[in-house]
Parts: sequence; C-alpha cells; structure tokens
Amino acid sequence: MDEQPRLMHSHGVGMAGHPGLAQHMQDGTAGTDGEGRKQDIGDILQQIMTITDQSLDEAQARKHALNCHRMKPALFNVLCEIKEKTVLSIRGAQEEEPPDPQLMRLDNMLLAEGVAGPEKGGGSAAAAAAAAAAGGVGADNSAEHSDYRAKLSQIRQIYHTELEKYEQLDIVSTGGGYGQNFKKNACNEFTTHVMNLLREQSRTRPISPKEIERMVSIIHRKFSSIQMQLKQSTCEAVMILRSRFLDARRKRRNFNKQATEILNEYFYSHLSNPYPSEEAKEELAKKCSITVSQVSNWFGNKRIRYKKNIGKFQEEANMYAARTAVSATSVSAHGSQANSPSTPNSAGSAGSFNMSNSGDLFMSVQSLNGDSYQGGQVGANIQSQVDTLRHVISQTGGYSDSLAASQMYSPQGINTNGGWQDAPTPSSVTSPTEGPGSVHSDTSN
DNA sequence: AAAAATGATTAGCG
DNA sequence: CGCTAATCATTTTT
Repeated sequence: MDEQPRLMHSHGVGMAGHPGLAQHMQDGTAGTDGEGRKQDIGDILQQIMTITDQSLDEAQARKHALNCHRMKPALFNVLCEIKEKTVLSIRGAQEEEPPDPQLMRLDNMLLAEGVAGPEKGGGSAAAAAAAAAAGGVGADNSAEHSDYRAKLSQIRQIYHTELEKYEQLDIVSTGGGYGQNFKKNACNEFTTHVMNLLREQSRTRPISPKEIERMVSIIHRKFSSIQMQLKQSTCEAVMILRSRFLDARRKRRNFNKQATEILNEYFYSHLSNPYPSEEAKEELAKKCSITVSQVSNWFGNKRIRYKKNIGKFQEEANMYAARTAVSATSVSAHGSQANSPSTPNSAGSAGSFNMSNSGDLFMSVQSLNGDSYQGGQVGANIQSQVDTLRHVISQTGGYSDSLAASQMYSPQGINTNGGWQDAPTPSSVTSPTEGPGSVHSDTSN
C-alpha cells in the first residue's frame, strides 16, 4: 500500500479500484499529457470507480463501453507493466524448483513396492518378488501372501485413481497456446477454469498472459504437493501393510496338530541330542509343511522350554517316549549294531540329557540306564531307544512330576552347564543315520 | 479377562 | 553360522 504514491508519480497511473486515487492521478498527469487525453483518462477512471454503484445491466453496458474504448489497450498494457514490475518481479525469483529428493525417494519406494510401476501383471509380480525377498523365506504359505497382494493391489488402485486426478500434463511447455489436449482430471480442470477466469477478468483488471502463466505454475505446484502427500500416505500404507503381513511374528499361526506331533516325536526320540541336522530339518520341514527355519525355531524353543521346566513336559515326554519306544523295541529286539565303539558312553548321554536339573531324577535315571545298558546289551548307539526307554523307566519307576517338578529349576545345580549342545556323545549319537534301518525307526518316515 | 502356550525375533556367545 | 536365553506378540486355554 505504501508504494502506491511512488508508483503513481513515476508512471502517472494507479491501480483501479482504490478510492481517492483518481484525483491524485489527474493531478499528477496534468503536466505531461494533453488536455483531451487527461479528460479521457479521467472519464475512464471515473467510470471504473463508480461501476459498482450501478445496476447489473447498466454495469454490463458500461463495461462493454469501457472495453471498447480506444484507450483501453494502452491503459491496460501500462497497468500490466506496472504490476509486472512490482508484484510479479518479486515472485519471479523463486521459479526454479529442484527435483525434490524427498519426492524421488517416495517415487523409488513406490516403484520398488510395485505400486507405482506398470499395471497389474508386472506390478503384482514385482510386489510378490519384493514380498518374498523381504520375507527371507521363499515358497512360503501362499495363502497369506495372496491376502497381502490383494491388499497391496487395493492400495495400488486407490493410488492410481487418486494420482490420475492430480496428475498434470505439461501445459506450460506447449508454448503460447494453452492447448486443450490434456486429460480430464482435477488439476487440468481447475487450471483451465482458473485460466478462463483470469482471461475473463483481464478485461477489467490488469492481468498479463505472463501472469496467467505464473498462476498456472503456482497451481501446478500446489497440485504437485498434493501428489506428494498422496505418495507419502501411500508409502505409509504400504509400510503398515508390510509390517502387518510380512512380519510373521504378527499374525502367527500355530502349527497344525500333525506337524506338532511329528516335531515332538523327533524331539523326544532324540532327547539326548535334540539337534536335527540340516538334512533332518529339511525333512521335518517337508513333513510338517513348514520352513526349515521354522523347524529350527521350534527346536530352539522346545529345547529351551523343555530344559527350563522338565516337569511340565514330563507327561508329554512319557507319551512320546512310550510311543516311539514301542515301535523301536518291536522292530529291534536288541541292538544288532556292531559298531558301538566307545561303549560306556550311554551313561554320558544320560548325563547330558539330565543336565542341570533334578538331581534325584538324574541319579535314578542314570543308574537305571546303566543297568539297562549293561544287562540288556542294548546297542550302544541306539540313542533314541535309550532316551525313550529312560522315560518309560522313569515313569514306571514312579519318579513322576512331583519329584521332578520340585527340583526342576534347581538353580546352582552342580552342573550349571547347559547339558546338551556341547555334549553330543562322542560315539554315534550325532550320526547313526546310516545304521541298520531298524535302529532309528523313530524317524518314522 | 487373565493366564498359559506358542511361534518368531533379538542380543550375545563361541 | 547355529545356538541359548530373554523377550515379543499373538493365539489358545482357563
């Protein structure tokens, strides 16, 4: 506002619509222009100033008259020039917008997630690939993944429809003629609307084509920022979706009965060394229709939980032990195995089994086990049978949970050593695999 | 609704 | 790298 006086003096004109300016102007221009012109301009401005006081029809008529006035173009140009020099030149500086790194990051991510990429086919494939890669384990449950994919494509669809609304074709670069060849969407609709409005208004107030251009670019910037917001929230949604569906910890499902059965069977029949080899894990995984890492997880959990509270697992242990013991004994009357080198190690295995808990149970089992070994001539390397038998024995012997439970978590027990893990009985425990088929029937293939 | 069970994840060890 | 131990987050049981 405070600039107005200066402008008027230097150019001899002022902005229309400012009450009281007309008078000033007339005074200021008196010396430079001819009397007639002065009068013309004064008339014009006078009409402008009073235009709002008139009825609509009258106003239209006067508007038209003004538009047709011979001085109008010149005056208009002058006004535009002034406006350009004052207002627009200030904004002109912030024209260049560097490629926003933030936007690029979002774009890249959306592309990587298969949201922004090409349509359906390739897109979902990419998404699946990304999902599989993220999951770490390939060929997994496809059920959950399909759910994931469905949700992802939902997001994708929303994203695309929304994006299309705001997408802007390059209008400015089409040159002077603001072409009509752009797609129908919110951005362009709005832009053309604004442009028409401005052009319409340019008859009564100073708006140069340049200004319209600028306005268009401003609108586009706005729409760009909307787009960015859209991309951002889409990214967010994808991230949430990922963490929801791909993070298996959430939405975990218990293994089915049969799988648990199989795993338990293996566990209790290899109780002295419940560390399935990679191959064994693979096989178990196959049989249980779970992944190898799930098998590993299961055994890890099982070992630690078993060890932590044997009493709680006693019943289960006996159950599986008895089951496998039956099958084992039925198959092999006695250890046909000749290759039972370091013979007296069965005791060691028992020790490793009992490890850190229940001293009483440990003792009793050990002695019993030893007896069975020496008296029964059980094949030394038939660990599984030893294991299972031990349980049967401990059960029949009446050392039930009461005892075990009470001493279960004997903390500073003599052997704080973990037991397992480092104590694979030297002899054959680890890989008696190739033994006589009869021995390890427990693997029940 | 609280408690137990359970599969997965994590830090840390060797 | 596989393991243990602790812990998380969910599911199942009580």
